[in-house]
Amino acid sequence: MTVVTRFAPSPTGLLHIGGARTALYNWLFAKHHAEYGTGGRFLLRIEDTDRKRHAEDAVEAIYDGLSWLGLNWDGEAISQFTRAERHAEIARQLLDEGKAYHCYCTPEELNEMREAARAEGRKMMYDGRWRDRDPADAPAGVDPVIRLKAPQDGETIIQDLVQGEVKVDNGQLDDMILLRGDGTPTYMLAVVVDDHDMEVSHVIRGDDHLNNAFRQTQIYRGLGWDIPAFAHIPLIHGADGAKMGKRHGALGIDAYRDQGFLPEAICNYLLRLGWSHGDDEIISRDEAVEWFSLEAIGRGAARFDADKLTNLNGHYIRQSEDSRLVDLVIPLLALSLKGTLDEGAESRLIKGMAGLKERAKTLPELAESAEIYAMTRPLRLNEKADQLVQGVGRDHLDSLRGRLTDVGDWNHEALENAVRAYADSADIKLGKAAQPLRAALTGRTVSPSIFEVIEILGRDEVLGRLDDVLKDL
RNA sequence: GUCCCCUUCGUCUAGCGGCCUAGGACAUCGCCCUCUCACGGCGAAAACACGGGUUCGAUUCCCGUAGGGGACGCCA
Repeated sequence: MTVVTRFAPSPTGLLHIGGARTALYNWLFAKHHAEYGTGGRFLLRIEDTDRKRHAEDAVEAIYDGLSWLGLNWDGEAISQFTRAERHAEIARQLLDEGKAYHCYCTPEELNEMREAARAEGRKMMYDGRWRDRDPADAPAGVDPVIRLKAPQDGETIIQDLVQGEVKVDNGQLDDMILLRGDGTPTYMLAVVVDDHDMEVSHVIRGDDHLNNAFRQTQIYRGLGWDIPAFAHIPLIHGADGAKMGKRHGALGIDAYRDQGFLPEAICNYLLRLGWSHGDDEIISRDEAVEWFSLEAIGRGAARFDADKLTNLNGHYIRQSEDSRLVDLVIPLLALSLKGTLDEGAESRLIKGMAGLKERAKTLPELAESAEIYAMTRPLRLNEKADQLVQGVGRDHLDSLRGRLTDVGDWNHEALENAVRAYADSADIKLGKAAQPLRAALTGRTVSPSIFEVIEILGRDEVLGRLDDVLKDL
């Protein structure tokens, strides 16, 4: 039997971090079974039953976010809204079979029921007043809703692949609305019908849906359909332990992209947030597909930890192809340098990326450090760098300029030897010579190996930058 | 309020009755490497929420308590 999973976001906002993890787990589970089992498919369904809450750009954000993360879905994304007629048909079928009924309650009546329940400290639910009432009593001018005639005794049990066996007293569940007064389906009906029609075998979603699983189970039973396997994964909380709400870093996935995180870092982080494979931390996409299983998902909610994500991001940056990083960094440089990239910038970036990426944890950080290869002369030195080229620093630079001019083979070994020779002759530590050089050539006190920088910058640029500084003083 | 779920270092977690003087990772703090900063290496500090059981033996199983979270819409 082939495994079919689905990611079913509602297009109300953006694809946030929790949704991304849910999508990732669904994708991995399907892929795992496609490659190591008897087949697997990952589907995408937009839950836009309520047109009021449908936003086209939100749908685009979901597509973009999933694509960026590399979570491709099989076939076309399905819009739940387009299936409304099918949903209504099922509701009517249930009605005909006597498993559902018309309810003519007004919103006001429902509100009273809720208030009363609250006052008595009971769970707020519909009292079933139209369940067995004669349809002839129907008031005129009220469009009835269709409610499920849910079982009133016994209990409903679900076997959750993450949470284990979970049961609830049927007395705790009321007769839910299947079809609204205007004939449109509710979420509860739509998910069941769609999951069934799409042949979804495993429903993997946030455990805020755990309670819904009971009600959906009742609908499946009423219809006589097979119930899919459920796997309710714990929610992700903010760093302060509170729910990841709009106020708590529930940023869209695009915000993480803008902050300079790589998709593979985010996926690796999200994978480990709530799932584990022994002590493994760095897990490639292929390993994830091979190892992923529902049993290894933790049951407690996890807090989002930006530090760990950042650390992982640094790892993936170091591992990235230099050319990819150059492509990612150039637009950022164009922005920070206001469009004035030095003409040799790109080729220097390619040569220098290996040394640069070793030191960055995010793309903006990488771009900032890469400025040293893209800036046009004369450089503006920051405060600390400026201090280094004053006084004795300046004297060393003066001498160093001559030493560098004499270097024949312009490569970092030869350059380092020249500077070391100078330091020896001046009886100073290498750092006393290297730091002023770094300051003058990069405008800052931190950079990759200064000899590597000198080599990449090239003789003309180096002597030019040195002269800029020496002339200024 | 009612129902459901959860509970190992600050954080993510390993652990599926004895291998645990509880392991790893991030973060923190030392030291080393060193032209700066990173990387890397070595080391330190840091946890089984509490109380009862079950058992020869509980971090692991059961029951309470406390704490946290979620759900209670003609939203999804």
